[in-house]
Amino acid sequence: MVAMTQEAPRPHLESFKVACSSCNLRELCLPVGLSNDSLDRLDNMVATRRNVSRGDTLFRAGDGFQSLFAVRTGFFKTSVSSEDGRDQVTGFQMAGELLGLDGIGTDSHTCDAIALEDSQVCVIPYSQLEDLSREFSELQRQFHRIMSREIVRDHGVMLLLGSMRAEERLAAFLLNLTQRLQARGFSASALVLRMTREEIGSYLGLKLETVSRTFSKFQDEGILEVKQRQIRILDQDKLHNLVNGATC
Amino acid sequence: MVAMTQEAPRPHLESFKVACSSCNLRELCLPVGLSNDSLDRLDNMVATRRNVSRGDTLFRAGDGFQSLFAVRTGFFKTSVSSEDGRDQVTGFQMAGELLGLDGIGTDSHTCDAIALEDSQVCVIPYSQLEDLSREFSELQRQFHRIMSREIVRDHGVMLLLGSMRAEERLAAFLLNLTQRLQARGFSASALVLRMTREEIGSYLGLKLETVSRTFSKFQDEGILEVKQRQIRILDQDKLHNLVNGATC
DNA sequence: CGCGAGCTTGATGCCGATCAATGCATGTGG
DNA sequence: CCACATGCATTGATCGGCATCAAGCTCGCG
Repeated sequence: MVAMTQEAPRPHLESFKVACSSCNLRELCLPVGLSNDSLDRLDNMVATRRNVSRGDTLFRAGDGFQSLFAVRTGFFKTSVSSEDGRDQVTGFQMAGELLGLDGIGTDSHTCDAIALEDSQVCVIPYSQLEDLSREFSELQRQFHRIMSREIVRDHGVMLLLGSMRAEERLAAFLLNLTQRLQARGFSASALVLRMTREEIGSYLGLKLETVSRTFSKFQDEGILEVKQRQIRILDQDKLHNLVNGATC
Repeated sequence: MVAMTQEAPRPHLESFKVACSSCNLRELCLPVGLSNDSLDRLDNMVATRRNVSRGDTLFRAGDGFQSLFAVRTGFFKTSVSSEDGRDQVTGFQMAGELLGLDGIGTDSHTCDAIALEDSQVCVIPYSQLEDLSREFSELQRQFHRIMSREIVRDHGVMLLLGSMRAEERLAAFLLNLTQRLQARGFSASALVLRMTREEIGSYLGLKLETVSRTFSKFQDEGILEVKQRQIRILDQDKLHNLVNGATC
């Protein structure tokens, strides 16, 4: 796949149906490693898609849980909030990533999922997924992997929030984003942020002003070129050094 | 079950075998909600136990993943570390809680699990758990619930690390601990910490001095009685107010 | 008894929060 | 098409919470 910069959001029609087996995300999404047989069954299960406009919520904390959602196109954030109103962005999800795993434990969602651009998700009815993954061990295994990796990802965020300084947090965030974009065929050095400074700050445990200042600092140091939400990475090594050899 | 304060750690013999079906943790652990039939099969699967002395590691980041572990007695911490040596405690696990879920995603563990007191764990061979949970949907469901709840718990920690101040973090930590101890029949107001100030600090994203100062502050304010690791909660309401109505 | 790990407490400094003003891009209605 | 509103981003000045550095203290244990 040729590297390209991110496209502008496009509206998607419900009727424009794409089977998992022919979806260009099948190597990133739930179908990874499935045989043709189980892939066919998955195709039948994932029968409906849902369009979510920019700013709309896919689900909200407290909503009943029935389905998982796989991002087909677009971009989401998830956030939890405390009783006194503070909220924390817990993740950003792009094409091929799963939303809704939080709902399994209590049969109701515990976070909000909001589209940051016009998006389309595949609806995966959870009870059917349970049934199917009892039948196909590959599917079971892949599903467990996805949940486990989500736990590992969360641990990484905890490390970031618990022990990194502002510059390191932002560097780690940018590297993580570009890595995931690259896996989807986008450029490793140019990206368009789909979220505000405030949302980045919430995710990283920083205030929006600090995020903005840190972007400016990175620009002054020749690490980035920052034009609003257009980011170009000029010196990836320096970014890496910030995250790791942070003692220097 | 009568409320009691926590007992001192005791050594456990490998041979002292307890079946899941007659384990006093079955209402907190993997067997929750299982029928007799599947419970019997689980008993066969969880054939071995393992003693882990205080300070020893149950598994380490990078170790190959084969089994999950259920804490039978004792107390553990898990921690991840970044390449430059900083590490972050990601959780504390007590009786009935599962360890090792992080290993499923990549077939190797991504964190260290260390016993904070002499402990015993039940070894749950993962491939057998997969097989069995394809057979028994209740087991499958319970396992998925446990993973999902771990994700939700992690989100809660992210909220704590991202947006709470030191006092709120420590209050939330204490309330969470007592709640879990209470579910195991211990007192809701008296507890013995099994971890150092430094480990608490690592978990909460604070330095040990800050943890210590905050304990002292709570004591001055009549919220706690603190004698080294012996904690008595004198005013639970004030603790709750710290976590929630944090604006005051 | 004396050692050492862990805990407490104090003095000081820094990073990021807060408050505030301005700039910039997009969109809308007159 | 301009004037204005609005949402988001940038930048500066100041403040405060927690980290850092440093010194004793406590308690369990060889």
